[in-house]
Amino acid sequence: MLDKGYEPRDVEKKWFDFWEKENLFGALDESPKKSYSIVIPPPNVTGVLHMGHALNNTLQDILCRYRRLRGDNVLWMPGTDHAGIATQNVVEKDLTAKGISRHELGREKFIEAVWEWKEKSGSAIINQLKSMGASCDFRRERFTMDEGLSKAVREVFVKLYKDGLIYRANYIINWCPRCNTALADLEVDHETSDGHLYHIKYPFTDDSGGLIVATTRPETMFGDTAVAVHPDDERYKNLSADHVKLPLTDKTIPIIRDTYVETGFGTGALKVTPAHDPNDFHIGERHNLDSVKVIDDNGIMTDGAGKYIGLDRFECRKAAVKDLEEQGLLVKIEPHSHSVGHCYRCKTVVEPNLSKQWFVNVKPLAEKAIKAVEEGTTKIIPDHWKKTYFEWMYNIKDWCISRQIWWGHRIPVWTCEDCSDVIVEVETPASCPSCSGKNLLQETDVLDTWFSSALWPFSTMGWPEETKLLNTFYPTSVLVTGFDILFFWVARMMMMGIHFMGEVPFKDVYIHALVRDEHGKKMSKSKGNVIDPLTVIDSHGTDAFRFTLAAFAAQGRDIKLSMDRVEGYRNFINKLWNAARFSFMHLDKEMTTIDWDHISVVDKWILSRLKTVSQTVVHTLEDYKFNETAGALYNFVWHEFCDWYLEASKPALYDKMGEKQKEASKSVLWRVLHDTLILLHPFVPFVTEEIWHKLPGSKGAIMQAVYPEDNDSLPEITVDPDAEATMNLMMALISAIRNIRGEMQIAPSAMLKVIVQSGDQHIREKISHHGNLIKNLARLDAFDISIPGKRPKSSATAIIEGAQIYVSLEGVVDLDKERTRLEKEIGKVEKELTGVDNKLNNDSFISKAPDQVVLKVRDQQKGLIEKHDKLKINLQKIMELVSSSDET
RNA sequence: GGGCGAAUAACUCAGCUGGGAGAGUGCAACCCUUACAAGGUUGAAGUCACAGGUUCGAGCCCUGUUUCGCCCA
Repeated sequence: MLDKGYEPRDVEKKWFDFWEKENLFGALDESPKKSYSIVIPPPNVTGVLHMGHALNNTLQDILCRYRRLRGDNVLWMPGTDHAGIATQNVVEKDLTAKGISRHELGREKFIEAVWEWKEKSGSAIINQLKSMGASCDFRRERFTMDEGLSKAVREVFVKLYKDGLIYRANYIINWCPRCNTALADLEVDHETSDGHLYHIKYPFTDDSGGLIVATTRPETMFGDTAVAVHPDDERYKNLSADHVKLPLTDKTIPIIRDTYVETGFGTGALKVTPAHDPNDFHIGERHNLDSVKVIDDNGIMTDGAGKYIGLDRFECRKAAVKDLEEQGLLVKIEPHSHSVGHCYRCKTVVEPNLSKQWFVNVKPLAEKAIKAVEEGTTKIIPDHWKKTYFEWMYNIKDWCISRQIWWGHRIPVWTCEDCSDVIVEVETPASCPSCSGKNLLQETDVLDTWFSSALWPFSTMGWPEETKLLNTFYPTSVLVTGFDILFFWVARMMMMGIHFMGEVPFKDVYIHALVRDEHGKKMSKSKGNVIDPLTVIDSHGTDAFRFTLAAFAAQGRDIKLSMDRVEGYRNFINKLWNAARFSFMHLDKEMTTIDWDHISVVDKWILSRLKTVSQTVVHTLEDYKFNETAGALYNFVWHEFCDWYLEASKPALYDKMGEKQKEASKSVLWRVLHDTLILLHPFVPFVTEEIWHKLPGSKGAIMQAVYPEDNDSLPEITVDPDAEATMNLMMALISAIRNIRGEMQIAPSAMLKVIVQSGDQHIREKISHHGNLIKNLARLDAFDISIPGKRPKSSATAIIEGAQIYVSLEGVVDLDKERTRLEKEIGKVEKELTGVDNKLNNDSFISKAPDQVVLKVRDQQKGLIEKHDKLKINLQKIMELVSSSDET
């Protein structure tokens, strides 16, 4: 006998250890079975499990477990990425706490320290995935800094370089003065902030006036090498001056004309700082302007800023503004809200900076990646994300891949100190191929972490070796991820996969929602609204949590997670548990055959419903409609299996219907529980595994079971419309009686007497055949079915399709209540009837609506009129009784 | 500024190619009925954001408006 309530804690660890020990997550390098593969979106090695991971991995796990049950050879490849900047920051912080700086330690020692940190703390997130029940092939776990993956990175770099798709250039890039590295455009978060627009006068060289420029960043003025106006701007068309003095310096700079200038912004005169603004940089290129760097890599003013040297860039802004004001050159300051770039890792304000960096020319790669999605070789689901993908791909800019940090893949480029030759090779060269010199200096920069993540679908499978694994599992079946890394990762994997493997990296990309708090706010530490998945697991169990996530995962909608819902699904797990507990009171052996001759209509009905839900699971899951699958299973288990089937089959199971029917019902119960567990397993792996092992006759782990739809060794179940129709009639009848009981406030313990009348012989036969079912579920001590005739004197009535129900009220209830109840019912019917009548009185509806629709509405009308008339008669009878009882 | 999405019961959300508004939670009433009070039975509750339009018929399609969220610049 199972415990009264389900206790996840006792169960979860046991089964996870068992699965791993038995290697049930293991993929075969080669197999005659169909291949199914997913590569995990590698979490940062510094990461801890958050809601996004929980959702992402639950969905992947559902797919993988489902495909295993369908008999596929499944590879779910786990791993982490080395998160260059983030990890370096974490380790650097540790060191700072000990009073050591990274630079004191030196590059090699520092990298050793990072590896040490990784060995110690880097597996945290993988262990947390295990607590989610993730069935990854953990023996194959990969890390982007692994030897094999690093080799892949070098191969790719060298190949792209030799293909002319990687180049080095002096270019304006985003620089984080805190992390001390370049960032890709994507790694900059733009936030709108309230700043100021400073109007500054740049005097003409002859002091005959000047140009007023408007800027949000006065501290960059020392790097100005021109002032630009629009060539068509009437205000400046007839300027005699061609130079202005640069305030606070002794420089003069030219006035240039460029159509980039927005005449409506500020004064229409733009200070041009090519070294510290991307747009100005391009203007500078067009006009051959000098670029003067006035802010260094730490955000400190350089000697280019004259006396402001050594000031922090924001301090310098204050100082410069003050000085301008004193000199009467500050015309005005306006409040101005504008977008400011921040480092996505540390939130420091990014400094656009001129710098020599490595870039990937992505346009040629993007073209093929666009085509693959256009042609449907890779499908993006839900479909509307395609637009976003295309939008970005069509406007793609070159990708800055070099980072001035230490933790990462060092760029495989060497310079010969003797002959200045540049060597780009996979293997570290021993000497210069041109001059045989031994003095080779390796490039100090490392590559963007996303550069290695872009190779993930094939580098994890052993590329550049031609492995069996690649052969079996590439391209992968689906990528499951959030939209926040659509550009960072998905798009780049597409480009690299196509370029290096000649095939797309995945057939489907399923983009899921973001998990938010119950008010729809993004969870963040600073808001303090973070729900820790481990807390949820701890309080309600992994299965309940997983089921909640799946039930919420409607396509194209964010998930607002509330603990109330998790609690609801925890109750669902408990319900399942207790249904099993009840079943095991009656099941003592495996029952793989069904005695079709002795099963009841209830048995037939539940088998039919089982077949339907099983098909629904297949269809919805294969369309990634996780919420629909979860909903269908929930409804089946709770409202069909538990509410109706188990209740209805009790008499048979408690041996009140004879031995044959008892055995037949037991076999159906066994089968339904058996199949239901399998259907549920991908969603709630732990509880189903636990129950499975207690199910008489079950073999091995449920993980290894055969899916109901594929199991030839069990009798075939089909949808049975007759059984469903009969049960629908029974359920309607029983519900109608229960409704009377409820509304009339008759105690559940009171046994009722009921008479049903029907003019339809089939209905009479059906009802009379299942009298015991009705008596049992509606709690009746007397039940009779007859043709319409004399109605019982004092009774409450209900009308269902094809039959009238009379519940004897003698000694049970007062008639006033019944009168109110009937009046309410009549009101409802009349309202519906008006709607239907209006339609049918409309000529254009009759002539233009499809025949079947008109027919349906006519049927409705007929039914409603019948119901209405009967209710009216019943009401009249009650009124008579009321008045007669008043008299006495 | 450009783009995407959302608005349906008190709350959180489903709702398919247009054809009788649904679920879960919460609420109310009655119940410890031999799996489950983490339960059972029953019930109340919606101007489908607003305004137009198309249609015999609109939560759904079209146009506009409002509010909110997100992405990109």
